[in-house]
Order: sequence, then C-alpha cells, then structure tokens
Amino acid sequence: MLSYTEENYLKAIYHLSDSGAKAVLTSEIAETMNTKAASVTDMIKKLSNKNLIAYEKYYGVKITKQGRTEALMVVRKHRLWETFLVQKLQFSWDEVHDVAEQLEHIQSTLLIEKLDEFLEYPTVDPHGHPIPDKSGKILEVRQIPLSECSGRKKIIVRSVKHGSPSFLQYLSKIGVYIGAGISILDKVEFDGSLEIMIDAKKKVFISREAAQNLLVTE
Amino acid sequence: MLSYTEENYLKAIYHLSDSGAKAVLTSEIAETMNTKAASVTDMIKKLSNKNLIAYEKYYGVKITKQGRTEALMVVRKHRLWETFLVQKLQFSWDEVHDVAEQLEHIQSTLLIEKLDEFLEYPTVDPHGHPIPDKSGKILEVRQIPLSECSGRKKIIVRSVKHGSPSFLQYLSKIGVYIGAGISILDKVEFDGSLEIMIDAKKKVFISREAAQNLLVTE
DNA sequence: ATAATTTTTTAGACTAGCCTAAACTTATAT
DNA sequence: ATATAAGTTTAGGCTAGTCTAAAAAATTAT
Repeated sequence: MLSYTEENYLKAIYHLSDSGAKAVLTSEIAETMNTKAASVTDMIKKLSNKNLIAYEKYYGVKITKQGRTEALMVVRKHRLWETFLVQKLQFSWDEVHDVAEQLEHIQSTLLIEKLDEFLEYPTVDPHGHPIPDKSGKILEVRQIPLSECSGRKKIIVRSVKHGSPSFLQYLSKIGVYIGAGISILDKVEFDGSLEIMIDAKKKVFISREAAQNLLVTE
Repeated sequence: MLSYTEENYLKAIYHLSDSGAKAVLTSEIAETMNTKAASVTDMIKKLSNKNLIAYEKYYGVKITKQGRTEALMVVRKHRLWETFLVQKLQFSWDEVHDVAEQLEHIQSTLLIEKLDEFLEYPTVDPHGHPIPDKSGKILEVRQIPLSECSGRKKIIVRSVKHGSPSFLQYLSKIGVYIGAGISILDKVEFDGSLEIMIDAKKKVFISREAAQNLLVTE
C-alpha cells in the first residue's frame, strides 16, 4: 500500500507525463510538488523499487503499467470526490480542489464503489475531466482548445485545461460552463482574442490565453 | 493546526476521560492507541505545550477547555461522516468505523458545515452517539444500560456503549436497532440474561454482557 | 572541443512519530 | 517500614520525508 506522499508523487508524475506517455524530469516533479530536487530523487528511488516507475539516472522517469494503474485510482478518487462536493454538497467548481486533494487518499475500496454508485457513475468531473472507471478505463473524447477553432460551427465547452480557482471564477462570471454552447463571432488577428456568443444569448470577449485553456468539441 | 496523530491522541484522551471529566493515565492511552508508554509520554509533552492537556508527571493528564473543544470537533466530524456513510452510501452500521477514522481528519470547515446541512443536521450518529454541533454543544440524553432496567415499562434502545462490528452485527441479526421498542419479559437471576420482546413482535434472549452494552431510555 | 552553465545526485542533517532498554517514581505487600 | 512490583519517564536510536551544500553528469555556448 502506498503512503500519502507516494500517492501524491505518483499522481504528479502521471499528470506530467501526459497520462504516462512521456518521460518526466526530476526538476519538473520538484516544481509541481513544491519540493527540492534532492527530495524528488529520494522518492523516485522508492517508487522505482516498487516498480511503479522506471528510473534511469539523469534521464528522468517513466511511469510503468502498474504505476499508471495506481495513479489512475488516485485520479478516480479525486474526481469522484470533486463531483460529490459539487453535485451533493453544493460546492462551486472553484472550491473543490484542495478538499479533494485530501479526500483522494482515503483508503477504502468499498467507499469509492458506493460513492460512484451514489453519484450514478459519472464519466466527467465538474471541470470536464474524465473519471476513470474502477478498472482504470477512461472515456476519451477528443477535445481542442477554443483558440484553435476556426469556423462558425456550433461549439460545445467540454473542459478546462488548467482549473485554477481564479480562471474558474472568471468563467462563472462571464457565463461559461461545462456543456455551454458557443459560437465564434470574431477573432482578432493581432492578439488572438475572441468575441464569442454563449448559449445564443450572451456576447463576451475573451483573451487568447483564456481560449487556449478552454477545451471544446466542434 | 493539529497533525493527524495529535488529533488521534487528543480524541483518545477525550474519550478515556469521560468527555474531559477525569484524569487519564499514560498506560490507558498507550493501550487504546496501540503504542508504547514511551511514545505516549512524548506526545503528551507536545499536546501539553499546546495547552490542549494539563500534564503532571506520573499523575496522568487532564484535557483542557481548549483541548476538549478540539477533540469535540474531531468527534463531530467522525460522527457526521458515519451518518453520511450509513444514510447516503448505504453502509451498514458495522462497516463505518474504520473509514470514518480516516475521514475525520479532513481539514475543511466548509466541508463539515455543508455535510451537516446535507444530512439535515443530525443529532445522533448510526450508533446512537450524540453529534456535537459546530460550537461543540452536545445534546445529552440520560441513558441507562438495559441490564439495569427493572419493570415492565416501555423501553427504547438509544445507543450502544461499545460499537464493535461483531456486536453490531449480532444486534442486526436479532432485530435490535437504534430506536427499537423493547419490553423485558423475564430476567434470569443466575446469569443476568434477559428475555426481551422487540417491537412487540419478536422474542429473544440476550446475555447480561449484551444488555450492559445496550443503552436505553425507559 | 573545451569551458561555462544547468541539472541531478549524493552526503549529511533535521523533525515527527515510533521503538527498546534503563532509570526513576509511585503503589503494593509483607 | 521496607522490599518488591508496577507504571512512567528518559536516553538513545530508527524510518519517512524533508532540507542544504557539495560533487557529478549533462547540456549549452563559445
């Protein structure tokens, strides 16, 4: 069984590696974990000894199949709890992250299965991120940043790339939510900002930065 | 802020001291925490420095007002989570303890207030134990062990003194639950066992030990 | 191609929480 | 009243996870 800290490192490595695809550097891990490189090296050795990551000195780490499965279970718990907090306890989507960071470490298979059932087996969390099922399977939906949409087609907001509280609060303020229908009215070449229509009734301008952080389907 | 371990020690001291009334010995704490006396002494010093307990060498500890308040918040969280697990996630009352032991340490005032509201401000947990409100107030109801009931009056089951899984499972099997109506049909002088009628429809025999562990109102 | 810079690892130290063994204090029994 | 037993504290050591500083490796720049 993994410790609280081991779970956090493994989850960070999983996210940094694009769900396990690529290798991750010590410095990247140190950055996202708010620790020093020396601490990361220590933990890397531990996780490597447990066969959760493959470690080659000075070249970074790659997550193993077993490590990916473990990481996915933590992600599953995190996202189920976020869903619970929003849907049942009326948290807003910008308030849930820190609490879910704690709840994701509760050890009880029964609890997670019952929570999943209680929430009626949700497939995405409040930020539009997919929730792995109990076998670790993820329902992948191809999404692109709003900034890369061209035409005048009907666009649906699917998720946020990075869900910082301030970005989420901003989205709420301008009326953007997961599932919202959007059309692009105008694109400013100069700075990449967009004028969009939300739900066929509200016009707003958003920056390129915001548009890059909003993932949509056309 | 208290650590996970500090919270656990403080809660144990609170329970062992009859809600703060009496002094608690090092050895008692070591026993319930499954640690050694030397470890307890270390922790006692920490909690004492934080003014959560009053410590006199070789004489044991007494919980302070501040310590009692902190302990009550942990108890509150534990019992709210147990209530959630039973009422919302369909856990049975013998399955909730270990999970609640973990959940009680989640740090978020907002979470607990929202959970309390979601559960509609319950006053007792699934084992009949009172849930402190957010200011730490407890609704005390005078209860006596079933073993001390005399007459033929109408008795209501209010709580279990010690809720071990096996005792709880036994109660479920014979049809006893919190709120059940009971009458005493016969008392065996020899061993203190009782023949009781549950909900005016089911006759069972229970041992003195079981009757001592069931708290009721007449 | 070598020097300078950056990144990573190692070495050694710190804290929280735990332990065992020994010393000390209090309680018990004669 | 004193010897023995029981309980508590101190001393010193362990592990997980963190750190800083120094050494080593890899990368970048000239």
